[in-house]
Amino acid sequence: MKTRDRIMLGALELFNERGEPNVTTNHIAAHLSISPGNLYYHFRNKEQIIDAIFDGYTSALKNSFSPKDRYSSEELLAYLDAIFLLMWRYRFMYANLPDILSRDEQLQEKYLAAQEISHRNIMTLLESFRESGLLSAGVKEMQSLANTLKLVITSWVAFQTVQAPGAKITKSVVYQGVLQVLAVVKPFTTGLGKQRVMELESHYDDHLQEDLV
Amino acid sequence: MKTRDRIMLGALELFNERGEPNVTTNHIAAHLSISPGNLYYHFRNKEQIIDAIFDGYTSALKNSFSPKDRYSSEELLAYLDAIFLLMWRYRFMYANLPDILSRDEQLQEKYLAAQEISHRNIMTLLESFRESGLLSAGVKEMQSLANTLKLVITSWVAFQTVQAPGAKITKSVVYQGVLQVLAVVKPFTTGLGKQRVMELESHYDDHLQEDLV
Amino acid sequence: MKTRDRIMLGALELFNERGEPNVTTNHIAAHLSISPGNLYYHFRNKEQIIDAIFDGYTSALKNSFSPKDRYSSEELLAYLDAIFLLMWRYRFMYANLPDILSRDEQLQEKYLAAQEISHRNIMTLLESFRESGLLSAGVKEMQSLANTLKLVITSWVAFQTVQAPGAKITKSVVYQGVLQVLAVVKPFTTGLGKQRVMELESHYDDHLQEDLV
Amino acid sequence: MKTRDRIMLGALELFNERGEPNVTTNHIAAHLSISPGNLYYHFRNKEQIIDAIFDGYTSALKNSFSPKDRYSSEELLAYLDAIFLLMWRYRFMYANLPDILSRDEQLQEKYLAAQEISHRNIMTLLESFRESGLLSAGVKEMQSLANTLKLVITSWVAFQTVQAPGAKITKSVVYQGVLQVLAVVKPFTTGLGKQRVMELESHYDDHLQEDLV
DNA sequence: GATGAATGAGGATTCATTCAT
DNA sequence: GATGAATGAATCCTCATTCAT
Repeated sequence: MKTRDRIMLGALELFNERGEPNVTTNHIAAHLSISPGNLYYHFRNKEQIIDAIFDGYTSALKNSFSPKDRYSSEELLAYLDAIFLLMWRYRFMYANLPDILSRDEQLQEKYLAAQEISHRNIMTLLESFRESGLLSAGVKEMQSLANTLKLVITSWVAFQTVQAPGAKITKSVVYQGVLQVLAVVKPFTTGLGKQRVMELESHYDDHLQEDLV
Repeated sequence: MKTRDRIMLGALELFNERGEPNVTTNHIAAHLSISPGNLYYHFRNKEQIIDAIFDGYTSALKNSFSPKDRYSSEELLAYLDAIFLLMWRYRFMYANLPDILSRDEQLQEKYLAAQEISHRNIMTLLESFRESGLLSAGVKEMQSLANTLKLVITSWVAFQTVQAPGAKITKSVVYQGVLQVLAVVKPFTTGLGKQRVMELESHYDDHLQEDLV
Repeated sequence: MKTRDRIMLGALELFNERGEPNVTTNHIAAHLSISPGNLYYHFRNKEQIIDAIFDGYTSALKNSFSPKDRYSSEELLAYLDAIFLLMWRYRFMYANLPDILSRDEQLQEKYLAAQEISHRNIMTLLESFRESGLLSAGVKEMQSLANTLKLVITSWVAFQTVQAPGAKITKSVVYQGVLQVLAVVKPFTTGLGKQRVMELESHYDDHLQEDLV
Repeated sequence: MKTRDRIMLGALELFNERGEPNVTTNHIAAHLSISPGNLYYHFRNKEQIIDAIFDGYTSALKNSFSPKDRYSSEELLAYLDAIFLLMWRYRFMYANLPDILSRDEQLQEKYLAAQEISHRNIMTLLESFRESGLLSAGVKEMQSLANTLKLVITSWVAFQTVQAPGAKITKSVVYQGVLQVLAVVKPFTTGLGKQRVMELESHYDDHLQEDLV
């Protein structure tokens, strides 16, 4: 693997583990057994490392989450899993978002762009559900449902981190997040939709014990 | 005002404005035109200042938000306002929660205790709504509704801060938060409840332009 | 007791316990439950407190240790005890002497004057021993014997403190100091003197177990 | 010279000159015209600098002072010189020993280990003297002689520093220390030993005027 | 005599970043 | 590409001392 990529990965790892403010550039270098000078050869500064990590997040968002027209139950399941796993992989960001963004105007803009994408993705998805007769809601309701979903998705991991201090977060926590999302959507589902939701729910209930690798 | 209180207020002000990690004890002292020594005369360290501020938050939570049995529309309105204003006054915390808590074990515990209170308050409130026939939901639904509400309430301010970077947050943002809460509750309301919600909604829609003092 | 005296005693206590550099004027005040302002009402500064304590030491040296012409075994015993107890009571000084004196010229002079007294006392004592036929030594030998004794006496307590870190110093340590002094003197004793020394030695050997109050 | 070594030497110099408590890490850095950051690049903290200096002292003790079986007068002379010069080079330690050790548990242990070495060295030396018929003393006498010697050697420099305040310490002071040691040993010498001692004494008497480089 | 809030210079230490090699 | 020594501003905090009451 290229040094540049190793730095991004190592930094991400440490940021998630200890929180970005507690990870110095020297920590990162030491963690990878490279020199600080080398780190700064590949990145102008710490900000840029975070920026690059964020780009990884954004492109994952773009590539893996552009919603399709139609989802089988299995696909939907995988989709929801993937979203929460994404949040989990970049959880350090959501632990400090206002602070990180306030330091870096460029990132702030990137973040807003990413938000747009997320919002569109969610809306498209909801729309497609409505069209397939799974969901029944007015325009305004759809909007605020989308907002609530964004809130739940982005806050879930940080929120959980804070609830159970030292505890290693397990897959079960991520799954609970999915269940929370389902619970938010449920009141707006049609009979058919409700069935689909319940299928998903029972699936996750079954896997609530598993640990996160 | 006592110096100790001035420190707490000044610190809160700066924390909210610039983010806790960007505010040094010397900044606080300078902001109040007192010496750093004086600041440390009243507080052992920065942690203790945050702790004291948090205690203010907790006691507000305890004193002003123990829910009553029955609410008139006006009361409910005031109640929701007050909650979001509380979040707004202590928004610095929610901007960095995982980081702040990880540094201070004692605070972590206090936080969990405060969470308990919040959760109980919300549950009591929802329960009373159900009993007055405003809400209709099963036990599990009530639980996850409560969770969503907690999430929306605690994340809203931070979330909004991040959406609109430099922009001063206005009362309208807080009001939008209330509307978001109402939207989350709405699907679970009875006909009577739905009416109440719509009254509230129209009230907030009217005030959405106002600025925050 | 007068506040001024309480301060001196409290300070002495803390100095001995924790070492002078680790005791702040606020510690002393808190220890006595008085205000720092009050402490500074009675003493211009920390230096002056040390000075005053030192005066206590000097006057003890002057009053209780001006040697008499003739000593019974019991008296000699009491005398030696008293000297080492004096060292013990003011042990904080000897733990940091060069540093303490370098900060305070006036004290430095007082110290030299006290040294003079000690030296004279020791010489007078040795002289009287020689005259009573207990000791046999030339002038030069007496001088260097006196020097060695001063060294042993003043260094003993500090030296022991350092040997056994946390250990509370007991009377036995002080007694060992006396035995060390006797061992230094012994080679210069006459037959008669040797007998006296051995009497004293056996006395201290018997009490080596006791603890210091 | 390596920066790390320059720091150790510069610190040693300043510690000896002004006393360890009066020398800040910034003083040391300024004295060497390096940045404080650089100093902390090489040492984690002030304690570690002292530790490293102490290691130098210990290794000198180990390497240069393991006693041989037999000493010519010249060798003995050089040996005694060297010991006092060692004390002189690390005199800052003995000026504050209890305080320095109480702050640093690890150093305390190192110190006790070093003490052991010193004690063994002295005992071996005395033993060899006895075997060559220079010394005549019983087991108990040897023990307390060794103790007195340790006391005299370790206290001498500090003791002298305190006697003559501002005065630069000269070689003569160190030589007087050697003479003091000789005076302590003398009463236990045989005729042959006494001769050896007197040779040494006259040697040092001749050099008492010289200044220390 | 006594209080206790207030001062401010100074201390140890950190860390993003640079730069000669 | 890489090293690692070096920088220096900034951080949190201490403590002898002062002063209004």
